[in-house]
Amino acid sequence: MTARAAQTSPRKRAGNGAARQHDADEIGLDALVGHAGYAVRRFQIWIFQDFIRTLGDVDIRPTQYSVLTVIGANPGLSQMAVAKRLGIERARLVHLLDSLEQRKLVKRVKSKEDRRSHALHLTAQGETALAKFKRLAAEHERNVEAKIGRENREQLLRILAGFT
Amino acid sequence: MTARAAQTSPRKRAGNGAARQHDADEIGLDALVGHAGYAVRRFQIWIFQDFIRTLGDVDIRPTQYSVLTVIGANPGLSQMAVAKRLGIERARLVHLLDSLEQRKLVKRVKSKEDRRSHALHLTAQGETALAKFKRLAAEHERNVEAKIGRENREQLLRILAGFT
DNA sequence: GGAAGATTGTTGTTGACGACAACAATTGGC
DNA sequence: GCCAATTGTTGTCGTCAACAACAATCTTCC
Repeated sequence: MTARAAQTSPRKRAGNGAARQHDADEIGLDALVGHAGYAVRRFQIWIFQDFIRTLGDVDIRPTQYSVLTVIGANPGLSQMAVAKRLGIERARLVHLLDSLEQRKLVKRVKSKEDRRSHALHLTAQGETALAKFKRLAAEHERNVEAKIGRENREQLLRILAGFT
Repeated sequence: MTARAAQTSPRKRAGNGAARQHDADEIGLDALVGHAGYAVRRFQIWIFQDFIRTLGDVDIRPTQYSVLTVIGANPGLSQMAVAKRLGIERARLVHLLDSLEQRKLVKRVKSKEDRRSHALHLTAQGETALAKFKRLAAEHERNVEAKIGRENREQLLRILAGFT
């Protein structure tokens, strides 16, 4: 509280040269408050941690989930197409797919039309697994709703719809 | 457009086994739409890239800026206090401060009260530099406003205020 | 038809970042 | 005074974005 009051003149070197104890949660952020990026970053960290925790039993991370979802909804896509759509580097997608293919969730099929590219498909096992992942992801989404409120979550989705 | 229509039954394997060309931006996201985490992640990437670009001339990244800001507003803090306040690992903060100290923006002063800890201060050079960084950060914030709109940015800050 | 340039998947490197574990120095509880 | 906790530091590991280079293949252009 005293710290919060003291910040009315944040530039000055606080007068008391001898250190005063800051009680950890009364440390001012000054200019950081009012920066959208800072709030978004902290929120994104929280939301990813909850996602990873909620899907911990099935060992699926957010990026893996996004890849599986896009392939499931658009079978036959090339790696480039998936990478572009999700904003992932194609170099990075290689490792992601290596992992998912080892786990028999995804298969790379040589494309007949363009022999450079691979057509991506879910395996049968991948289809049923994804269904389970989606149920868990929905549970995670309910956690988000519980954290920030139903109304706020919907406004958030509306505001950021352009980035999806 | 055709792809968007086809997604009304997204589960099915799209009928046409032979690959159909997806025109890159008509690829469906299926369950990803409606996930707050995905939108937030994409937005966070955009916002950080703009921050890094806008402060490219002074070579300051978002995390460095947050550290400088907190130290500037609360001189004399220990490394633990800064790390806790910003949600940074204290191990990570060591490297951040090494870099900032090399650039003569921050100094670590041995604390008299607790000889384990360091009191963190901006150098004179650091103070003037931070003032410049704040001007550039404000410019970045105006870019955010231009991207999502003034109203939406304010709602976003309000919704996520609890995470700062 | 064939050379030149672009695209696709792959491998590798770099650096920022979060998480975790261990350690020495120091502090504080008892 | 002794034992537990804290602080800064070092190190490792894994995720992730950004590049660069490469072989195979496709496309364009002459």
